[in-house]
Amino acid sequence: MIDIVLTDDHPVVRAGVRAVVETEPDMRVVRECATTAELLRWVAGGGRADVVLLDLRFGEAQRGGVDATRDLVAAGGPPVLILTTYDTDGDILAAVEAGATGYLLKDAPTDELTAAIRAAAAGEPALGPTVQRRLLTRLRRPDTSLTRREIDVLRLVGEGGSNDAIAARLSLSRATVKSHLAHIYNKLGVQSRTAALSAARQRGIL
Amino acid sequence: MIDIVLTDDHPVVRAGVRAVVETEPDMRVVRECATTAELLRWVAGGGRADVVLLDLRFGEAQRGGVDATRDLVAAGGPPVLILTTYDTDGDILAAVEAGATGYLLKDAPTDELTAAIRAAAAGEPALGPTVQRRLLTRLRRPDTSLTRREIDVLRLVGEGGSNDAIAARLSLSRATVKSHLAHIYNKLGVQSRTAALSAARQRGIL
DNA sequence: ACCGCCCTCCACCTTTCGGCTGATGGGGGC
DNA sequence: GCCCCCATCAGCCGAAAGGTGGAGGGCGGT
Repeated sequence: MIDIVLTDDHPVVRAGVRAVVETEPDMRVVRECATTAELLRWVAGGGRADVVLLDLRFGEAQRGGVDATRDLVAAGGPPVLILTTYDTDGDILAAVEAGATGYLLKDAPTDELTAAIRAAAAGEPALGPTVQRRLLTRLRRPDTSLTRREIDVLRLVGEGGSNDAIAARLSLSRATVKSHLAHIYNKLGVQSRTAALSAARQRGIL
Repeated sequence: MIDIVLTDDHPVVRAGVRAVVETEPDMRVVRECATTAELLRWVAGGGRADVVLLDLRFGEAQRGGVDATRDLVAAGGPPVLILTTYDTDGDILAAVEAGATGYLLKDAPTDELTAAIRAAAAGEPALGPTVQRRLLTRLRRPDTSLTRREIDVLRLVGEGGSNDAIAARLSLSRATVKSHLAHIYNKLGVQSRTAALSAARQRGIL
């Protein structure tokens, strides 16, 4: 019997996963949590399970699921299977780097979900088809990656800052900001800040 | 008995809503659809229901739910209750303008969902609390709204186009594009195209 | 008929941005 | 030890964008 902890801030999704799981004879939901804090408390309090089903974003908290995953893995908890609607490169990579065993999108058919749960419970990786495709295309084009500093700059560009403003915010000279931007333009194959933003968003950076 | 048609591309969400609905004695799901096309075919083929539960976005199609709502309302179909994860001004307004009877977020508790279904089935408006708050704040600040043309321009700015490129794409003179942008900056209280993009995204335009 | 809003366009000027060609120092790999 | 990448900075130039101050036509409301 596979014991599952279900953590999602959407009651409807929790009910859905529970309904799907209950049609399988070899798995059951032993606990539902609406927040990552509740999940972590439950685990810390001695809760045991074979797999944690976890959403990535909770309300306004964009990285709640990633942080919780890191905590669970660090504490030697059960394998984590991410179940979310977001399929950008950044989300997927962040989850995998945090130690997630699997990554599934909410639009996956139910048999894919149960298969992923069985795989995750056995400690095997369980990546949805869409997720696998994204990872592969990223591997085929590794030059898209920006350095930490470049991402810092690009993020501030996305908030509407001028080169001067960005320089001030990062305690740099304007020349350095321009230099970073020039590198960004080169890597993304564009020639303006707005085009860079567009390209970066399209590729899941930011 | 309230007959419900359930339209969502997420199998898990469909299972969840079905599970919630089946705990209520006075309502039932008479049909599940994974796409708006399937829903429209079913209705055109004589399918009858008291309320349509509809997601807004289907896969890559951003406005699938809005278009379907328009079609259903135009055809005199059953009231439409939007059930979605997206809570930006633009999404909500588009749905309401298309004729949706209600708008609920997927993170709503289950009793809110059943209450909204009953209201929608009776033809009464059914807006979730978060949605109501958004509409009120928008009413308090109506000056945030951009004209059609301004949104056209801003969208192309978001794709990284220069003023010249935008002018060419919209068959305008560069002066007109600059004029639209000047108005946009004024309305949003910014002074650069990237800052305008940032502000527009934050307020759910685009 | 008038007013207001939207869309279109023009000219002039200042600021900013992007392209180019550099330079320096630190860290990691071979 | 050497080389490459990253991060930092500089100056110069042309192009683009933003600010100002207009103008005219269309359309809807009062």
